[in-house]
Amino acid sequence: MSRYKEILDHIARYVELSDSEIAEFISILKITRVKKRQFIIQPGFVSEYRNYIVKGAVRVFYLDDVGKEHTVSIGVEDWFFTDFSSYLNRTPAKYFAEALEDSVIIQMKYDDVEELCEKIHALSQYFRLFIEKALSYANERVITNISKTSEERYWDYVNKYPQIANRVPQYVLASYLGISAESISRIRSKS
Amino acid sequence: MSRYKEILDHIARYVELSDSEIAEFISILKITRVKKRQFIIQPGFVSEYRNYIVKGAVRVFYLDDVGKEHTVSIGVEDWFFTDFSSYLNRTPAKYFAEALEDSVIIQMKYDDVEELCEKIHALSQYFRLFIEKALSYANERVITNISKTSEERYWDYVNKYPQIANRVPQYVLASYLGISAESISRIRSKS
DNA sequence: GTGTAATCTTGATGCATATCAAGATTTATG
DNA sequence: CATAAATCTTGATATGCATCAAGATTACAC
Repeated sequence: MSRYKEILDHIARYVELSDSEIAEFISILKITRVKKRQFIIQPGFVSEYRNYIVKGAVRVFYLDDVGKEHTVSIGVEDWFFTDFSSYLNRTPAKYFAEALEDSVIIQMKYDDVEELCEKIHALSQYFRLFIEKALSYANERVITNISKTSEERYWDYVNKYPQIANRVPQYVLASYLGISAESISRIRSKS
Repeated sequence: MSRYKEILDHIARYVELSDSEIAEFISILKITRVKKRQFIIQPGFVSEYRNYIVKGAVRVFYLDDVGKEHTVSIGVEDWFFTDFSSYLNRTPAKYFAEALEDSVIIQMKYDDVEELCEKIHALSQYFRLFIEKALSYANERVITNISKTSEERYWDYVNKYPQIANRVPQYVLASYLGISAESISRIRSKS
């Protein structure tokens, strides 16, 4: 069974591709299945792919020098993830990407994406439009992190993404929000 | 005197535009001069433009409910700024953009940019490539904010952007880094 | 199902950094 | 250059949240 439908539907929300463009695009895609707890990106290795989540959940995280995890992103269906800096500059990754569930992802290589974006205007547009949104989210997150208390950040997230909050372990959410796992537990017990 | 050279040079670092494309692009640009402390974006008004800084420095900041400022971005020459969420969705801005120096900016309207990106493949590519970088920076910043101490964040910034650190008031840098102005002062006095 | 690993909880303690306050210094302006 | 405005400094105090520790659940594998 093909799993391209999801990503093609996603693209169709932004731009229209012709049948031949779709065929070309599909030709650069690679479907990969990963088991829960499996790493898709690891520090030291170049993050070769832009990864689209068809099914499942993946988190990208950074392991600091004292061994603490800091979650960069939590992605579920229809999200892209990669170590962007590694992917764009072909330098060794600094982050891990770990499957939080058994997942199906679609992978596309940097060179293939760039080549196709050169060729297919609509595809370039798709990535641009999607990434502009992602940037807008990233900005919001920065502000939330520096302007709100732990408790506010926690409840804001739970209200905004209730399905995700239920789906991922609490310590992952904690490390995404920049709160200790213990504090999250205390925040929850208050309500 | 024309101030288009800067932005055209910037674009040329990413893609190549033909003379007619350049002409078309220039036709949607508007040069604006702003005085120090002047607001370019204000909450409640839609941020109509994508703004490119030709000369000067601009910060985007959020004023929270207790009257504290939180700086979203500090931009100097060759940076874009806007309230992205407002600009993309044509909703009232939540942020201020304030000139930190007398500045020259180039403004382009959302509709004009989108229309031209539809038409000119290379221009769409330019924005995509540039924004991918911005997203990668934004991710780094999130991680830095949640994984490092105030002191580390301060010195990291000063080492990474020494010119900017010298150019903007310390309380702006403080609110960008999520540190109180007093703490920044103490951090500096230690060295 | 039983055992082991993963995750979450609860309490005690400490510290980094915010806040408040007030003065010093630097920068702008007529 | 004089005055005001803006910015930065320094000290005293308070507190939110991390950290450490250890036990309680829940999930998972054989």
